[in-house]
Amino acid sequence: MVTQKDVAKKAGVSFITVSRVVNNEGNVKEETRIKVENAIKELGYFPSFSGKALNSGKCNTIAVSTPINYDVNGRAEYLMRVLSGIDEVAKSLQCDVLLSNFDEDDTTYDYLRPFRQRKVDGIIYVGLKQMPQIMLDELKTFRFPCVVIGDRLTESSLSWVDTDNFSAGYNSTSQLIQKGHKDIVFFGLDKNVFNQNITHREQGFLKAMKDFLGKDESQCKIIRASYDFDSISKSFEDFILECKKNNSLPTAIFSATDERIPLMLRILYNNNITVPDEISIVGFDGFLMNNPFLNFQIATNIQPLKEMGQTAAKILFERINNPELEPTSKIFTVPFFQGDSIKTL
Amino acid sequence: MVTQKDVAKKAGVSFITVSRVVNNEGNVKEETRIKVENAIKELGYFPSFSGKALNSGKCNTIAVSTPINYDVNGRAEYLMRVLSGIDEVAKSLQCDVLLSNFDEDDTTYDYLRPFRQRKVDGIIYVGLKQMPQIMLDELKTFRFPCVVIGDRLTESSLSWVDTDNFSAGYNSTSQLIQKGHKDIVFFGLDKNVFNQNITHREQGFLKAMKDFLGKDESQCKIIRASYDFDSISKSFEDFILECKKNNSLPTAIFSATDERIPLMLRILYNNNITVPDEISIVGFDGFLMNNPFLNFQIATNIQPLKEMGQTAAKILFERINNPELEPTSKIFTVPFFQGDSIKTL
DNA sequence: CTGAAAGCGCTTACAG
DNA sequence: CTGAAAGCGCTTACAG
Repeated sequence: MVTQKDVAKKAGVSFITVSRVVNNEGNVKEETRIKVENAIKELGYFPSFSGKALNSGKCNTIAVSTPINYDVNGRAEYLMRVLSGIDEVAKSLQCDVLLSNFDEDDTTYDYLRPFRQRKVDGIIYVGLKQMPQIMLDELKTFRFPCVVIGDRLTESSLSWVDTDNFSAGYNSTSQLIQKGHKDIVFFGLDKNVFNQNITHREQGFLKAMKDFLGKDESQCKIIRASYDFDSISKSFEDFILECKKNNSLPTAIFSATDERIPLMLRILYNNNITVPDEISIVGFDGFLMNNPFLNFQIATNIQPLKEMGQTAAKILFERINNPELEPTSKIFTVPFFQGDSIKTL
Repeated sequence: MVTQKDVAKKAGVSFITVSRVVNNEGNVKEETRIKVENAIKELGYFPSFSGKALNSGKCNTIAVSTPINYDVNGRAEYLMRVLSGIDEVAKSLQCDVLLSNFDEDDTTYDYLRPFRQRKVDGIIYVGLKQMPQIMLDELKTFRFPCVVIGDRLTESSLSWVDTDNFSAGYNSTSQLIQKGHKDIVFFGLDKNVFNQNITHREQGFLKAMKDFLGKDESQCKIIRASYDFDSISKSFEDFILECKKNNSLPTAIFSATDERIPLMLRILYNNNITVPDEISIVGFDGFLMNNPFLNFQIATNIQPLKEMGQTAAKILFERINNPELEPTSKIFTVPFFQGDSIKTL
């Protein structure tokens, strides 16, 4: 490996001067600089990162720590979009990204390990559920540079970036109501699979139903399913069958996530129910945009994932460069996308 | 930051003994070991990576270097699956993965930068097209530890992992022929968008047509399109229209990639052509498996992406641990998946 | 079984 | 404008 010493020898200067040239420090005679630069080129010298990291305490790398499985389609897509935003900012600051994946069910996993090892200057956590309390406490106590994406932390002692799920839920529902819909069903998550974001969407839905239609929670129909195919399929099929039996099909369905809409469409199709003529649909996430299998666009709420990644990275780097900085947070508005799946009644 | 010195002080030993305990070196009195371990726990000591890296020359990190855009769906999926295999192996060896993305059109980009900086011990390159010759030359000359995925290099001086596209193309075509198909069209790539893998699939197709049906290249129908929506759409639509005019619909189509099949299905549907009754379809990649929008499975060739990632990582780590090792390569068989999209004539 | 010395590649004061 | 010294956190011989 070529070191500053080798370059120094070749250029006939001390290695300190080489360091000066490499770091563009100035205070180097033009002639000397050229000599050194030539030696660097000839020898193909590249500054070693660990030497520098050791005495600067900075490693110009951040970790994206996530339990999101690379193999699962919808999830991986979420991660990749966030990552593309993070990567863009990191690159602009000449930083690298360590992608650190772990099994959420592994309770012994140390989320902060890469930081503890000083392999990274800070961490962006992209989770499905909340980080364990013990980690949150530690982050807080030791003021580790960390930004959480997609999980609004109640503690103001940590930085996070999230979307305004409540308003988006409220807004989507009022859009439906404005178009004449009154009989709207929310397709939410099973009570035992807690997800704060989806809960907020549901709360937004309920609030709009109350505000605009005067309906209490007890008067609102909510169906529920877990994340898996079978659960979604069973839950929605049962619901549709019941509706047909009672001749009580709602005019619109607000699905808590886009992920389950393909299945819903299949079930509706099998039951000869047309979208949006007989039933309108609104989703959430923006994962079905321009899907080649659809010849119309599903109305949805498009999460600004790339922007969230960018912002999280910016917050993190500011914090890294200024350890005194207090934690900050940012809530993103989720733009509503009209699509072709809502009928005006 | 807590260092070995701090631990040593607390435990009343020298920092060298601490190093011994941390690295499980043995030659430490049980009593001393316990004292040190307690001090480590109390202080929350974690070995710093850069100190270790500096004198071992190893950093326990590998880079996955790729021009694949995180935002583009089919591509990102390919990357993620490969990555999941790489990650699994890296994790088992207590290594981290640096995900290094770059713009393929940026000719000044230095693919090997993370390695030159000694930020990683080696690189796995996951590309769309071949690495620039200048990089290949450099890898060869300096014997950098690097494994290329998805690009069969002619130079035996580099390690790579690839799939046997020719055999898979040959095999798929013969499956069609065995089922009674004679009039088979290959939907390949525009001549100006060279992609070695897809070319091999096409060559496999041609060979099977020759071997089993005695058809020369000139007697085989091949349609072509680029990667983009418009090109695929126009090319396939024109073809179908022409077939209808001449009443010459083939009995089967072999699409070079699964990525374009959704569009093909849409166009066939619009033209009232049913799959597989009127036309059979075979794809390539395995990206449409269990797609919620399809109520049948498309026959395809499933690239073993995860396994490829695993193997690439294994090859890389072996090479890192033994620099004398000669480059190796592995060609994966692409299993054929029957699906429901082929009619027996 | 334990510790003092030297060094990995680099930078940060300090001296000249 | 340039260099000798000290040190970042660690490990690898070597001595005892």
